[in-house]
Amino acid sequence: MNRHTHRLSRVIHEKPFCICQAASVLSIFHNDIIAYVLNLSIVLGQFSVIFNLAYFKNFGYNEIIFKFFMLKELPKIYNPKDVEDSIYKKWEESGFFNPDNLDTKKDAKNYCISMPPPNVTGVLHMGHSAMLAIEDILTRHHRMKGDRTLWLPGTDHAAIATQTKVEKILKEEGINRHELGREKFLERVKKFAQESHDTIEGQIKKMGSSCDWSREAYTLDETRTKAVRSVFKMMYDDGLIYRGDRVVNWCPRCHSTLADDEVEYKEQKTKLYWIKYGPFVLATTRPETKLGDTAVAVHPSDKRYKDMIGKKYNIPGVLGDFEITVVGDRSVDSEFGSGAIKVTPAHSMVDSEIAERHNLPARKIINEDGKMMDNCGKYAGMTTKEARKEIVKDMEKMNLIDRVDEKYDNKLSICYRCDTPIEPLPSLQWFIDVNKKIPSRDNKTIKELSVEAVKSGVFGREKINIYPERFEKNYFHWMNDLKDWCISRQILFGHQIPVWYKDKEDITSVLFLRHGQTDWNVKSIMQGRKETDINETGRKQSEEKIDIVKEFNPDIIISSPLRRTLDSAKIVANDEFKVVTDERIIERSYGEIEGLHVSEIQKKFPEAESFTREGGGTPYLIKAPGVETYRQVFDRIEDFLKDIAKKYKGKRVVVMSHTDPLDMSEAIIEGLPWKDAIGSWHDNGRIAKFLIKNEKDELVCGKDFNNSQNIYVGIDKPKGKRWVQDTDTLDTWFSSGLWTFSTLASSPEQIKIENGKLVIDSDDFRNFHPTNVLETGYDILFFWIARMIIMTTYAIEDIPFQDVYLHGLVLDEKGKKMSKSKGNTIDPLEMIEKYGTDATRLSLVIGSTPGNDTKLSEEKIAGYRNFTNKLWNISRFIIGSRELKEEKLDDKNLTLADKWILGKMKNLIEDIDKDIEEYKFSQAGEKLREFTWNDFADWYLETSKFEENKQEKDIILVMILKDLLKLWHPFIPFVTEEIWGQMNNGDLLMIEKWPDNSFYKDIEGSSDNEFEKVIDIISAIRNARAENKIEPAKKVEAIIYAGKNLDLIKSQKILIKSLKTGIENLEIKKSGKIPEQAIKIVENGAEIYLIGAIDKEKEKKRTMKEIENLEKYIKGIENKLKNKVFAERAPKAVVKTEKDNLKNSEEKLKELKNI
RNA sequence: GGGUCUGUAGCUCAGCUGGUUAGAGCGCUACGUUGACAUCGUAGAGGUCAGCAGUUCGAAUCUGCUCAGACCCACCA
Repeated sequence: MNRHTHRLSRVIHEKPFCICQAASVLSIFHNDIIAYVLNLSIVLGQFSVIFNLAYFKNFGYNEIIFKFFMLKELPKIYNPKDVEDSIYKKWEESGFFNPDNLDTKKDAKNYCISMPPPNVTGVLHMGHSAMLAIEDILTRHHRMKGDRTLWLPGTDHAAIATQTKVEKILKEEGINRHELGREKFLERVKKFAQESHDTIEGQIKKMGSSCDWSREAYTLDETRTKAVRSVFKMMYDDGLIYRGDRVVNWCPRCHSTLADDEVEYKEQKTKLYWIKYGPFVLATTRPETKLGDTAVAVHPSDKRYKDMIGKKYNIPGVLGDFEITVVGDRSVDSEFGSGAIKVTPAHSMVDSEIAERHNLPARKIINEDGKMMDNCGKYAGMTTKEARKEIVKDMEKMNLIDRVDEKYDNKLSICYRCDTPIEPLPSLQWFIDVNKKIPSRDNKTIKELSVEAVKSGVFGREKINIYPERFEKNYFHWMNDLKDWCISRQILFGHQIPVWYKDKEDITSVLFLRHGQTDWNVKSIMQGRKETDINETGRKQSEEKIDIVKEFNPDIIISSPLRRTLDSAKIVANDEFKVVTDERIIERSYGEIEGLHVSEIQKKFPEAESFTREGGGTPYLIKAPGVETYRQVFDRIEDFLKDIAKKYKGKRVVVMSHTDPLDMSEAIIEGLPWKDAIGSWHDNGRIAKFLIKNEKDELVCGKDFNNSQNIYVGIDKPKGKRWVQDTDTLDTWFSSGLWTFSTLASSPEQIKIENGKLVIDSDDFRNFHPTNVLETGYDILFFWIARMIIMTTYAIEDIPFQDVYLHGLVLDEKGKKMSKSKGNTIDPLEMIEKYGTDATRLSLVIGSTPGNDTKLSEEKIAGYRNFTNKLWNISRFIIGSRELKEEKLDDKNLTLADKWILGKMKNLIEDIDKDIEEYKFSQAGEKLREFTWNDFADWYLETSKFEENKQEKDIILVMILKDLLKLWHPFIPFVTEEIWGQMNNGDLLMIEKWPDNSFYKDIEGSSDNEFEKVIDIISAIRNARAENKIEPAKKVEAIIYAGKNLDLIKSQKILIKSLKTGIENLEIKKSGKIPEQAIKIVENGAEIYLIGAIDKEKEKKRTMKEIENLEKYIKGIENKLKNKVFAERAPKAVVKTEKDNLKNSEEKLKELKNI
């Protein structure tokens, strides 16, 4: 190519018209060749070729002119929008995000960061951007340093958050999740998660993140699932995971448990009720929980109540008297309120702990919907809020309220996802025991392991460092207070708990269902054995049960022989299951009442007996002429159930029947007298298990699922039929706790359990784990970082990362949290669009310190946009006016300014390296900015316009620019890469080697440089001109009496004259006569006189002020030096510098006064 | 109640283990478009380092207290 270029350029030079004519006549030139010739012609200044080519090839002149400027110069203003996407594409296509493709040395260090996986719930915010910017800086820096560098990206399924989001979307569409059914709903969630993931991935790329997409992970993918299940199994086998019926934080809206730290508190004013409570008066904010009280607790040493401890009292309540025990418990504060508290073990965390200590019974009164349960009489079915209102009303009537504090400060616990008030209630859940000693881990608890990892180090690793260090204290605090971690969630989206249940062999499971509605039902007409058909609604009701039946997977469906039940049974069977009939589950016989409206019964048969439940509702017919009694129904149902328990031993049966028989089956299931079960049937399907005891042949209802089931915990579904997986899912932090190591496996096969320890059998794991640094916001220190340490130290007996770097939160300009509802969000994408990614990154990195919140404003981003443009123009100047050559520098021809900038550069490289290593990104950024703008652009670049050693200047300018681009690259990857490309450097800047400062070190005289003095002198002259209002355009004459700096100043004559000092004639002498009518400046021992155009008054004022300042300063030093103790005790170096300062100042003062 | 942090120029913040005439950016004021850049240049004004006391030859920096603010944890019966 070179040879051709050479020849072509000669032809263009010598015979330009030949080229043009060849082009016109033969038309053989390919467009590419035209462009090439054009380019060459421009460089050679052969404009005739350009214009002729344009003519012959029908290029418009505009296009030619455009091309001309494009080729010769870069655009005046850097436009990030035009280049960022294509640069990212170039990086990505290069493959160098993947460490396997990097040309690293064999003994290169490994460096790895796991990206904190953003939730797949929506879009990127500034917090993510800050995280990505910082991690990208670290990644790019290490990559350029030659490390085998991996930044591993991924996303988090964020169970509750994602499900909540999809529910919201569905709600807007008017769909209910329960209508949709489990499978279809999950499909929707997955679709949403996928879309959301794609959006987020695009946004991560927009930020310029150089992460390795080929290794991307998802907390819910196959490989991560294997890890989750393996660790669950290990923990279960080690007895760390247990299932317990305990009071948990329950969100009635999410219908799920929450971990302790997922509960948030909201300040609110509430009423505090002082209620009369037998012999006590005590305060409560929740009077409705009185229905669940079983005790009163007082402090054991409280004199007022001491004698009452252990006694039982009858307390009057809205549903009649009830009995409580008085217990003494240290948790009670006798100073607060009346010093006595009511204990509701089922609906308060603290109370349940008290109850546990004193073995108190619990009475559950609030259900999973946050509503009062059936045992609450007339309050049943009300929400807690409604019930509170009613109960308070009733208590007032009964004179049970002593007084009410109207505006009591209270903190309401709410769900961190949906702000719904939390309802503590007892529930069967899975927990991780944090205080159990693990024999295979040196008998340590996971708590102890996690504390040790940060305190002193574990498994032969150094301690984990948290930056800023103060968060280590918070960490220990939290870890020491940690309670058992509830890991099961009642939501659909997430890792289903890897536990399978199977009924024991002699168990029969029965699913009870009621037929669909008929018209008679709607009209409240007594409907017994008379054949009627289900209506449209009835059909739908049955169709909704298809999924339930399918999941239950029955061996047979037994239906009452009536048409309405049989039809319903056929619908739910959905052609998949066999349907048979059985006379014993037929509806009650209503005899003469059949076909009557409910209200007509009493009229026609006054002797009829009916029964109404407490709290009201429809009366139930007990006895009437010719009507089958409940007792009779009970008996035939019991007979039926005994029969199928025998006949279908170990099988599953669906029973399709009617209200009254189902009520009786409820009585049998619950072991209640028949009367108590009347009206108890809720038409939502109910599963019961029956066991025939061999010796007595008794029908036993299996309410206790645990004893009736086999349990299996493992990775995969166990072999054999009938195993049903736990429908609960795991807390999302369980899977994210495994993030650092689970992401280093590329397939499920690489994850194994060996000797009670998790093994990741992959090169990535061996190379990159523990990861080097975990970088994230301090707000998830406990949520996530602590859990990663817990899970990793336990599962693989190692630490997840060596360092933790915590950044602050990104707040708005007023210091408020950004939130959509407040409308104060700054959208990163919008800022990128407007100011470019680089500017956005800088605004997040510079001016923020680790662990401290940062205020961000659009102006700040615009400010850094100005900087990227400045860098662009610096480069534009060098590229456009200098020969881009890399040659050896001849030290002999270097000016003072050259050596000065080279010395500065040497220090800069050292500083930046160190700052990044120490996570001082802001400091590094500021130093770079300072050097680039002030030293390099404002001073050095200016000298290059006037100093005459062009050869050396070219070399230095290009060299420094290149190294500067490298230093800047981790911070502002796009603009640096673009400039790098414009300089015709072959490879990507991204993989260039990090600058080596040994070159700069070798330049003699680059340190201890006196150029600063020249800067001072020039600034002083400019200052004097400005102060004296000398117009910039006006030239002045100047004389400098340089004294001992004669040589220095003489050598810098050209700069002193040229750098915006407006000096026409400059005379430099050692000393001389003071000129008339001149401004006098004293700087660095030199006297400078500007002749002509003086405002005497102003000049005098200026001098006086300077003298004044100086005298003050001198006096200060003198006092200090006079002090004997100072001279004695201060280090010699300090004393010496003070003495030097004094001497210099005194000299200057003398000169100033000498006018 | 327990804990952590912050208070430095009008604004946003640097200032590490005590030694600077206390810095930067933005903003402000004045002047300026000579070919890299007005997304720019030159120059300037602006601070009792929250307050008080102590340690020290010397404190923005270390200690104690006070005031103001932020956040985290626990509890609020």
